Amino acid sequence: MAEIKSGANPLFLREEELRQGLELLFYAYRDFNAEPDAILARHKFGRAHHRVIYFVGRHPSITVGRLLSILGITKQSLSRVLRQLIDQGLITQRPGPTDRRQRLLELTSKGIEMERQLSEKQRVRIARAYREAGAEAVEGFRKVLLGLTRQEMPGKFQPPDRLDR
Amino acid sequence: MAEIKSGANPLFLREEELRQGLELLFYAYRDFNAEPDAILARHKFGRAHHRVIYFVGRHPSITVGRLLSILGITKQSLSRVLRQLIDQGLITQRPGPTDRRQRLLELTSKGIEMERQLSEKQRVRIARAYREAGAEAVEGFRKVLLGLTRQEMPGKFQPPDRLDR
DNA sequence: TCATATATGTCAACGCGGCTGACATAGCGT
DNA sequence: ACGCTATGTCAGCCGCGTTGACATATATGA
Repeated sequence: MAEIKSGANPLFLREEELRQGLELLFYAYRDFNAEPDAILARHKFGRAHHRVIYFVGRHPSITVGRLLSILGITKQSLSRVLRQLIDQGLITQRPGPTDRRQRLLELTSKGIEMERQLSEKQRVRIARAYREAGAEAVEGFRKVLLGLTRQEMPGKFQPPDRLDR
Repeated sequence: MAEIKSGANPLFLREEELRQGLELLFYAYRDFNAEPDAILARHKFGRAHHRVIYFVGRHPSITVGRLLSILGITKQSLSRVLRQLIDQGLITQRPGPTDRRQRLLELTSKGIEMERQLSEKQRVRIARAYREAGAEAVEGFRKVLLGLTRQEMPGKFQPPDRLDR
């Protein structure tokens, strides 16, 4: 990386621009999760529970395996929070109709209520940001975020896709 | 929350749009940190180290207190990783010139090198996303992210700002 | 039908990085 | 001289990732 040359150095400007993006993402993500965190804490839950609740709500009848690959964690990690959510009556399991090894996950009404409380804060926040920024900005927001998500060089550094993940 | 009504329900569309934003942010943040995580792991470091290195690099001669408030963690948490970074020779401390209680933090050349390695991956990723999305989209991206960061109702639910944070 | 593969669960142990609480020390400012 | 501030440190707790090993039920193909 070149030294930071004084004055109007286009490389410097570019660097600055990128760093801004970096930080913006950091702060936004942090603040974005602050409110749900507070609610979760009151129920003795954490972010992991939030994510599970969210994705089960979003994809009713999702299988454990599919949920695992969405979350990108190991089954042991998922198991812990899932167990708690089931025990507390927020999520139910039922065997898959065609493949009975599968456990299809659903939110109970209690789970739905929790999901609503949690994501409401975030939806309000996003809605406000969208409204203030305008439709065109929203389009840009989505485009850039999409570009940030992994679509790496296929195969190159891909880990060998462990069985339990 | 109303049932999902079939067909062209504007509420449903809006809801869907917001959820997309939610998820986009989740995936982007996750993938965005994947590469640095791998590098860090090789050095027995974690994300916490990354953040410290990053912000010290970004704000040379930053004080511990300022760093704490940027990171939004407790001094005990910071202390742990900061100690490691100092012991490994990535960061140095020196007393503040006017207020000698302060410890001003700097990256060593080794720290600078590490910072470069870590953020390079992310800069490349952001740069690519920016390039692909176009300048206008970048503007929108920034606008929305800025809107997402905290500027809550002042005083309302503000926690009493503990001393050690 | 039998063997193997798959979907899921569970036990145990470990590591990182948050947290609280308590206490210590050096230096600043009145 | 005193109290406030900046920082450090010790001890313990917890959430939530990880690996490794093993168990069970079911599906599926030779």
